[in-house]
Amino acid sequence: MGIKERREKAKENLRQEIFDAASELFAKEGIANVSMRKIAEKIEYSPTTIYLYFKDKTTLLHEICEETFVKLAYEVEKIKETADDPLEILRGGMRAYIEFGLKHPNHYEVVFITPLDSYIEKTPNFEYTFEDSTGKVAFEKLVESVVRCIEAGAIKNNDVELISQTLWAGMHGLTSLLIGHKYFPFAEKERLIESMIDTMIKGLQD
Amino acid sequence: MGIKERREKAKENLRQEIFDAASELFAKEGIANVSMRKIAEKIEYSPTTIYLYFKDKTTLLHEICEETFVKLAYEVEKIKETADDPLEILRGGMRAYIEFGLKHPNHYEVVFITPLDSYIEKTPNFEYTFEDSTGKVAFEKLVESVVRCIEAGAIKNNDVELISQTLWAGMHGLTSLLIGHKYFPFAEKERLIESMIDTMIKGLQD
DNA sequence: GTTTTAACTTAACAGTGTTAAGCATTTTCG
DNA sequence: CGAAAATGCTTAACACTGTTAAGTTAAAAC
Repeated sequence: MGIKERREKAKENLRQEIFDAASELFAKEGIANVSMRKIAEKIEYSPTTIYLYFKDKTTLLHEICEETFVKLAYEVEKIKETADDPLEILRGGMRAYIEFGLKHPNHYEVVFITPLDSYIEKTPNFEYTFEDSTGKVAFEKLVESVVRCIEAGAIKNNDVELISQTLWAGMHGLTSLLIGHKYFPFAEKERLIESMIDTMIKGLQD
Repeated sequence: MGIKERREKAKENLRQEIFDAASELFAKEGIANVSMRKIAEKIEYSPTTIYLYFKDKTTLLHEICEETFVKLAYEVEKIKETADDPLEILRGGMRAYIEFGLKHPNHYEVVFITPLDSYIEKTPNFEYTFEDSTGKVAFEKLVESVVRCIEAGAIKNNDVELISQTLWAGMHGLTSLLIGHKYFPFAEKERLIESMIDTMIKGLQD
């Protein structure tokens, strides 16, 4: 049945249109300046139409962010080819993470800065879980890098999860501060990134 | 003129009433569940009355947070008396910071997690600046501790601001992740705090 | 050609922060 | 004392927000 397919495709088209419009608006204006009505206006449909394709605003935003975070996972993966030294790869991955966050501040904000918990508690059927998110894929690549470093004896043989989470917290701390507190008199960005990576890596060596 | 004084006192009383009501509501329910109308209901005045005493919601919330952060500065200061070793004092200060954030998650969220920049850009006359906030006092105590460590040769003699900001980012990263992502399968809290502090301190040694 | 279904819209609900205008009550001053 | 001014608070409204229930229109199915 070709007709049914075409109709489904048309439906997918509108879904994609909504997605793209929201994505662009969101990347440009940030979460605070994106409303369902604005998205609707952009695609010239009524606001309620969006709900025929996306469960709610939060879900739509997270779907948009998922798409972006695929790139992070890709970029972290790509680092592996640039060096042989596992420690250098870990360094590169950390740098890629931080720079990714600074490059996509709005996406980073939604995924990692905005506390999800309050939303989860309110909407029991929220389908988003970290367990099957792209964020987890990226995180697993970090864990992998850590494992390689331990195997090579480059960092201390401690609890892998603990080390990975500590590294993540360090990276996230710098990224989120630089995104959210632009008016704080920070030291130069490049030096801060360098300092954070160096400090953490050195701190994890025997 | 005793009459004028009494009237000013009465006015201060209502201001304090509003402040206390908002403070309690905010600490209990979090920023997402505090509205001007809810505060008004609690003190049994009309919502607009609040605006006679506070410029807007953001200002009110920041004033509340300021009060709380005085305690952080105090607690970090107190650490100095518990040890002689400057490195131990720095450690204690870092621990105090993280635990303070976990103890007052809503306050921490408003001050450090929620990006202020978008608000600042929208309201040009926003009187809050980090420069004269209690947050800065607390931060300066961290810087002080770092200076002491450098003087004692306990950590490397590098740019103090850079080191302090790196430390802050590390502390903030862990604190904000633990506050905002309770559903992430983190390692045990105590171990994570220990790991973060140890890693950073060790990373800053020669 | 009638019925069913799909796609979309209109209207509305319940809430948000915030402001302008109005109403008493109290204080000030002629 | 009585008119004028100022204080303290409220009512009503604006301009938004996310979201849902009900209604409309057009295409597909039988």
